[in-house]
Amino acid sequence: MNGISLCAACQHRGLGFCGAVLETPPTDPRPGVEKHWPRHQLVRAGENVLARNQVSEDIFVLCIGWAFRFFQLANGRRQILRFLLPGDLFSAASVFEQRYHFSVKALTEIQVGRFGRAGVQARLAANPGIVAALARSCAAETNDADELLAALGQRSAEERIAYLFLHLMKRISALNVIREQRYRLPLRQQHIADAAGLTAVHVSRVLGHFRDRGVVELSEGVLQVRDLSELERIGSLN
Amino acid sequence: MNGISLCAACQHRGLGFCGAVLETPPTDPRPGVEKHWPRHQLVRAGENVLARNQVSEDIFVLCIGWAFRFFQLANGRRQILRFLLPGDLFSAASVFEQRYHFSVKALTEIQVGRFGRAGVQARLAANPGIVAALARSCAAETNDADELLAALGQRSAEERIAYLFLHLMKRISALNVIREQRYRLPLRQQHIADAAGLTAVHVSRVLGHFRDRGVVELSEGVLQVRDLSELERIGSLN
DNA sequence: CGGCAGTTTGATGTTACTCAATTTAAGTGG
DNA sequence: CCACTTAAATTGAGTAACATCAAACTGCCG
Repeated sequence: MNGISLCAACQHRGLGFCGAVLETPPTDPRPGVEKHWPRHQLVRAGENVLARNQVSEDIFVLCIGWAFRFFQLANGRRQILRFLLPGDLFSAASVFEQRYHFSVKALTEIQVGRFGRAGVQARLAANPGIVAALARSCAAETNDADELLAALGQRSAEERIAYLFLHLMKRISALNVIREQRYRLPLRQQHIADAAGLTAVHVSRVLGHFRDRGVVELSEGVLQVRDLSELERIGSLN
Repeated sequence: MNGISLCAACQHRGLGFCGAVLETPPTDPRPGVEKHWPRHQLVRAGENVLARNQVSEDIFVLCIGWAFRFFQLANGRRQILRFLLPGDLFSAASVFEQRYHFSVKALTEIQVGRFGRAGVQARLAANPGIVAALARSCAAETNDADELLAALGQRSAEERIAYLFLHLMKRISALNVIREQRYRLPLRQQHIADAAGLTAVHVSRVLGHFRDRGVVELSEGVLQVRDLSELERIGSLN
């Protein structure tokens, strides 16, 4: 396996088996999968991967790093629709739709895997694992979007931010082993604002309150949870 | 075809062919589909069809009438996540997930078609039409949810309500032939409030402004559009 | 040292919520 | 046809939450 660093992310979600970005494919791949290696692409933090309404023959999977999908509105504001974590499809619907209805921006430096749509569709029938992965992805997207809708529509600034933290903590925990009460969250306050439908100024104030009350603390990309049950009291949907 | 009234809704979206609720199945069904008739169920306006976290072996399709899926929150408020119109699957993910993550309530009297999940899954591989219908459904759900997220997160009360009207007008138009500038919208102001993340009182005020300014008028279940371009100026996402 | 991006803080403004009263419309039973 | 009831919509007054504007502060990097 020399010359190869595996892409654990793409591997474990069922779409296929990913090789490294910059390395050559393995000389001795496992039989049956050697034709399905995606192309990879490196994107720097802050750059756009995809623009709204863009047509692409590829299905995108985030392998390394964080990104988010969003709408840019005419009034200059933007809504972050979903944070993308390693292993996430940009969207389940993209397996069937060639037009992306959202934009995607890299939050950190990221590595993106690109599968040809035709190839994946061809493998769908024969490979129930892919279908299952897609179904999981679709269900997770819908569920998360619905929860965020409820948060934006019905809940206060504190509650939305607490919800957002809990949501991200849960998704991070599903990837890594949980590291006590510290989570790497590569977000600026502006990102929290754009996801929660608030201004960055107000996010700063709420985070200040959380810090003063010993609930959570976010600084230098690390979320430090001081009182989990309080955070859950504030942020859980019911 | 006597004794039978066809269910046009379920028919044209690709999941299968629906018979009537209360009538007997046809004595001479088209070959190859006779085993796929769903069971039907009549639900009165205001009644719940599904509860959050309910497990069901069935996939639900709305055949006649209006419904909505929603979250009931602990603080007594609710968020309407999506209005369901004739022909809509309750959710695309339900084809694979046996647990429903939302509640569904009938807005009018409705007729619901129920397909056994196992049967639909079995037909998936052989019938690309079903897969295509599912993919369309998934894409529409995701897209609509994302648009609503942007509306709730970034836009004013007027803009959200205008957006909601335009969104529903578009979906209604896709079903029926457009009937000039009048749309049947069986909504109370409370439903608009719950979908737009506002209070019913405030919805009443905004609708009053719309009426005074000659934009739109909603009364007795009919939306009368007086100035479409103004409504679009207010409510379109960009 | 200067510049820049991000955060914090204060003062003020606006939007939408809350509470409460009134009006309207649609039954229902006498 | 007329009380009476009930759900929905409207209106007003007061308030809370969040936005906006502007200034100061922090850490980082060239």
